[in-house]
Amino acid sequence: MSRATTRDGASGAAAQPPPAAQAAPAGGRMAADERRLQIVRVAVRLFSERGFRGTTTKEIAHAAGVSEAIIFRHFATKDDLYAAIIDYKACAGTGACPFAPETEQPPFVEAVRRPVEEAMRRGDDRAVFESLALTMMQHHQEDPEFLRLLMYSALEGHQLAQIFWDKNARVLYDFLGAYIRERQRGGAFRDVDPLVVVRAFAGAVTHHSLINSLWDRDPARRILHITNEEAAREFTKILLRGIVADAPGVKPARERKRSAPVKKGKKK
Amino acid sequence: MSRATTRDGASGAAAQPPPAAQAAPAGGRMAADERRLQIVRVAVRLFSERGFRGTTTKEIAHAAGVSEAIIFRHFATKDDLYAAIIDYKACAGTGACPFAPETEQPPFVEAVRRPVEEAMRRGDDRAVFESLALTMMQHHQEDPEFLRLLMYSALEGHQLAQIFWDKNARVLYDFLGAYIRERQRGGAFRDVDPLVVVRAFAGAVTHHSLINSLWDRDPARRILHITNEEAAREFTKILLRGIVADAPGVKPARERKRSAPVKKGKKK
DNA sequence: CTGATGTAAGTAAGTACTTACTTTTATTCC
DNA sequence: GGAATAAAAGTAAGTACTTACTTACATCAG
Repeated sequence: MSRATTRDGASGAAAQPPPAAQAAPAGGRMAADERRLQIVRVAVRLFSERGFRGTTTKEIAHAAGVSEAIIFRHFATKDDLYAAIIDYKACAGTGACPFAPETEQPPFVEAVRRPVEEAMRRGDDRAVFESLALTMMQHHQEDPEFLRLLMYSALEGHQLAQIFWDKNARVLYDFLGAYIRERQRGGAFRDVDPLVVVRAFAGAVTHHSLINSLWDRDPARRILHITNEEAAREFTKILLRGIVADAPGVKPARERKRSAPVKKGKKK
Repeated sequence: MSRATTRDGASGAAAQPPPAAQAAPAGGRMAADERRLQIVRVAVRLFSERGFRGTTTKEIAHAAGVSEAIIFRHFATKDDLYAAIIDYKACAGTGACPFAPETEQPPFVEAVRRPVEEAMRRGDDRAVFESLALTMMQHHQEDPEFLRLLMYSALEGHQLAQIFWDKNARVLYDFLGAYIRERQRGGAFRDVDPLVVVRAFAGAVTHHSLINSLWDRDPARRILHITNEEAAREFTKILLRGIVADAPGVKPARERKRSAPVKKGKKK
């Protein structure tokens, strides 16, 4: 394993030892910024896999293809590294990031925002919710680190959780809630607390992702086989029927008499 | 002699040293079963707070008011202790438990099941979903360890997660899904995949609990101030409107133009 | 040369788990 | 009843290893 000692003494020849087959090719010497960024990326992966407490600096160093001391040259403590991850995940792709090139994907809420705002402008409710759901689920699927990191940090009580929450969730509630409120004012949606609607919808979507990435990982054993597109469509259909205003003159559908007998014996 | 401990000289007198003021009153000597159970309870609390990896056997021992060696007398390894917790949480209250008196609350799905089945028998859809939601949320609120333990075990990849999943989630999907399917056959619900409905509803409810117990803990800062009862009622209202069959002869309510001001006296 | 990038080899404080021993308690035999 | 006894509940003080973090020293680019 590439192990370090490797005696470079073995002739200065470029014969690079295979670089540990890590995600990080790491090869040789790097500029500080590069190395720093690489370490952050590796750490994100490991923290998301095993949590902050569950990941050792040794593992991070090994996965990055450097010695442990390098980690501590770039980050004074393990907590510092975690803090750097916050910055990284919170600002990557926004251009405002001290490191992290723009090729990185934008943070959660920004990724979600664009298609949804476009649909809002058109007043297309179905598209608003469907694209929101779809973008969220795709994001979760493509970047499973995100959900795991989020859950770990919440459980471990790291402030990362709070920052994520304020930067992502609150923003979502604000701007989707505002849209719903507006549609209510326009008479399109019935009178429900918009925040309850957001919670119900975002809950269904997020929970779906969470289940697929944490519990029901094996697609073969999955309770619910469904593509992201189908899920987005169905969740949206249910929600929209659930919140559109009743057509004038038509009574609300609830409280119907149960014509259909529900036989009690049934399964068990 | 290591006797170290001192106090032998103190004659048989009961002069108990203050018992370390732990959550566990623990006081003095216990029968093996008692002690075992107490350790499990303490460990559940600590594991749910800091995860399996994040909790040391020393901490568990200290919190239980005994020395570390006692832990290892009752459980060969830390993993064994985790396994005991599985049994404990999976069977407490069912009577089938090797330890754990019946005073313990029943596991998740059993707690949820009773009121819901009763409502199913009456064919009262609203009560089915509302009591399901309410029971789930109350369970989450009263036993916050449950959710945390569940999340930690899923993230840490412990088999506890799989067992929980099979014993609770799958059962819920089966029996609520069956109910929905039956109501569809009776013409009460429209044609949606029942499992999608379960996921949407359970997702909204679970996510709500998860947020309240992990992120939005401070009620003052909470995005959504709402009692469990209100949440259950609102989620149910949205879902039911979303899945009831259209009244014959009435066109589906979706795709409406927004004209009607929504004021029709809201039901409630 | 100089300063940044790198490393091997520490250290002190944990970590899960053991060992060797003491104290309590329930049972037995008188 | 009450001593004798065996089993079980308890402990202090280890062991072997890992952890986050350091130190002293080498190497390379500009």
